[in-house]
Amino acid sequence: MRIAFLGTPEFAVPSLRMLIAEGHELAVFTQPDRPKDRGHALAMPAVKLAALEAGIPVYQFEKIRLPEGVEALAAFMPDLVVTAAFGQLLSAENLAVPKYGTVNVHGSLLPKYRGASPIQTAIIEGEEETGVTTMLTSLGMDTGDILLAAKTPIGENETYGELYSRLAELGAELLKETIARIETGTLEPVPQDDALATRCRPIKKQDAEIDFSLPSKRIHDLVRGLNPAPTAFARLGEANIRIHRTQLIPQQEQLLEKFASAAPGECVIASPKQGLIVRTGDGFIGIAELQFPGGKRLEAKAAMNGKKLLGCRFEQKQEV
RNA sequence: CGCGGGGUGGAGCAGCCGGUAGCUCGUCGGGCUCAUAAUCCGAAGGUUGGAGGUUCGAGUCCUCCCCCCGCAA
Repeated sequence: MRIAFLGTPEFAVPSLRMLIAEGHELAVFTQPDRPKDRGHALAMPAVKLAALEAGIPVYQFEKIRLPEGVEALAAFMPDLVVTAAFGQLLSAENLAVPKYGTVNVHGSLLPKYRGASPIQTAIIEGEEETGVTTMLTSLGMDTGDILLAAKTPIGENETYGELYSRLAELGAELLKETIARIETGTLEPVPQDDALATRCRPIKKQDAEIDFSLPSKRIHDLVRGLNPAPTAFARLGEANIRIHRTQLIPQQEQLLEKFASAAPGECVIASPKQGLIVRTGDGFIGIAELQFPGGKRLEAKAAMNGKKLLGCRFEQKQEV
């Protein structure tokens, strides 16, 4: 098939690679190169790198829904358009181009977690299961009819980054099956049940601040849902301490007895041998990996060699 | 040339107004112990990111370079 692939970050790469391996005739549309990190170097989207590697033509538009983009898409005369974490809205003109329609690969079990951050949000919300869904793209935000879905459990300590990779792979497999069944005409699009739909918004900086007055589990879910990026943090005086990994503590009886009066956010244990343990709303949580301003990420035990945090208390989160 | 922080024994840090480097952990040896992640005694280990400069003398001041980190995007 002639397939136009619209995608941008790593999440879309396994799907693109799959399409390449399947021998489809491809054109890639992705976001423009953007200035990244310090300095001013332009960085190519992951999908562009993968496409160039395979010698596939790449088109980059600020907005593919504008006439220039629509024209370029139409000029390729695709049978099918596939989108995966593209990051741009499509117009009715875009959707009218391919005869088999436009298929999107989404990182959640729709209709749950429509929107920009389905993978992070599923973890942060404490979900024990998630998955990927392929759907027909419509003009709404992830509201199109569902084609296929694949479920997967979320590990207790699984991070956003880990789940992201797994879902990207799972998405590629599901897309493969989806396309095969489109070709054979054995798919029946099922409308989403809007009553069950939930929406997730892009993660904002304030979402990443830890509120130690919450239960330990909620904090743990937030931290792993934001790892490796944008990373949860807590304020200690003027400094923002980034918290990369936390650890739930099974037996808390002794701690409770000893530090019952500690306030949420207080470091009740902070030593090179025992690591860092902080009081939370319903108990205690271990900080396994953290990062001070200007420094690299560190195992908490290593960090405790030079910093004396015992008795220090993380600031109360300021509600905005 | 977007803004800022930092590079000191294996790790994390200290070192004020310049006088050849200190702490915690780890490592190694030994003690205690049924045993130990616990504890005690002792030891090894650093051309202080690199190159110049100022100085009687620089980790500490100046210049340039390299690398790391955060913000912004």
